[in-house]
Amino acid sequence: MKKSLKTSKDGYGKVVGPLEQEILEVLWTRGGSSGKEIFAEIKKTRHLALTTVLTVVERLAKKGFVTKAKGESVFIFRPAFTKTEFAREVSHDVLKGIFDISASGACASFVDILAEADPLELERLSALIERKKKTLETRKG
Amino acid sequence: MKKSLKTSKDGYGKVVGPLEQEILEVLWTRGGSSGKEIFAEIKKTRHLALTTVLTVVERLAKKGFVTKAKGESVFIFRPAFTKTEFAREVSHDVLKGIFDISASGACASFVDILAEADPLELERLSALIERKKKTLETRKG
DNA sequence: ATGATATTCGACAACGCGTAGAAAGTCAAG
DNA sequence: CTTGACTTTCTACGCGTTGTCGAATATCAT
Repeated sequence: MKKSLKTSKDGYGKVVGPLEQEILEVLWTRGGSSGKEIFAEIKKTRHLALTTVLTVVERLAKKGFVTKAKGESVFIFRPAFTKTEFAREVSHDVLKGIFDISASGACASFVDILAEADPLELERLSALIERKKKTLETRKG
Repeated sequence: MKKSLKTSKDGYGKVVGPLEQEILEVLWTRGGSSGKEIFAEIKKTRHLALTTVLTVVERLAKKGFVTKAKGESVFIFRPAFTKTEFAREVSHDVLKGIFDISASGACASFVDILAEADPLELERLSALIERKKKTLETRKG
């Protein structure tokens, strides 16, 4: 039984808000979509006004997370980053902060979570590390 | 040249604010300290009112990040977690969020940053992974 | 020109964090 | 017991972010 820190921003809230993430998710699965389409998708699970969704999408666009381009008749929003890119970029910021606190703590946690979430990824991670080590050696000369 | 996401919460802001982190840092290095002592330490680099520091320490206590106990004559604040524990716990939350978005993206990023921040940790990470893999096998039976 | 539809604007609430003065509490010295 | 220094708590404001929309405006086919 481990007491755990409540970090106020729970789970997602670290980088983008819940609704923002939901919308990104929609965009990642549906690809380019009009505001109304996004809204329709969101509506399946939440009761929100169209404008609410629109506003958030707009903000996402302003932040550069999604692009906005005139389609045939309406604006189409598209993710500016793939899901993987996004996670990558976002991780970068977040992890940097954590590393500043303690690299070893972060490592321990990372492995734990990875093992928990997707053990197979452990293999891939090993590979990544090996490759990275080689890169470093090479670069160092 | 890589465009990067601006996540508004920069670096630290993910989990604790800058001042909060500074205070935690003080506590980690000094160990148990009175409000005034913390203030004195902070004052070396920033001009803040005593009450400002006090307020934040108090909030940290309320969040459970530090403990507050009556000393001889004044209250003494102590970190509720070691720096490593803290990073570990915090990472857990944050990483979980990121993993939900994309495990592979997070992995890639993780290795990158680790290599950048502290290449030697790569070795340790390898070791951690190996150990974890063993644990999993064992547990699986 | 008109009505339907799409888009933008402006607002408000709630929260978290930094900031700090005012108020209240504590306690030893007179 | 009162006073004054020092400690601790309270209350509050400003700012930024996110969720939440309604109202106003723009657009466009009929």
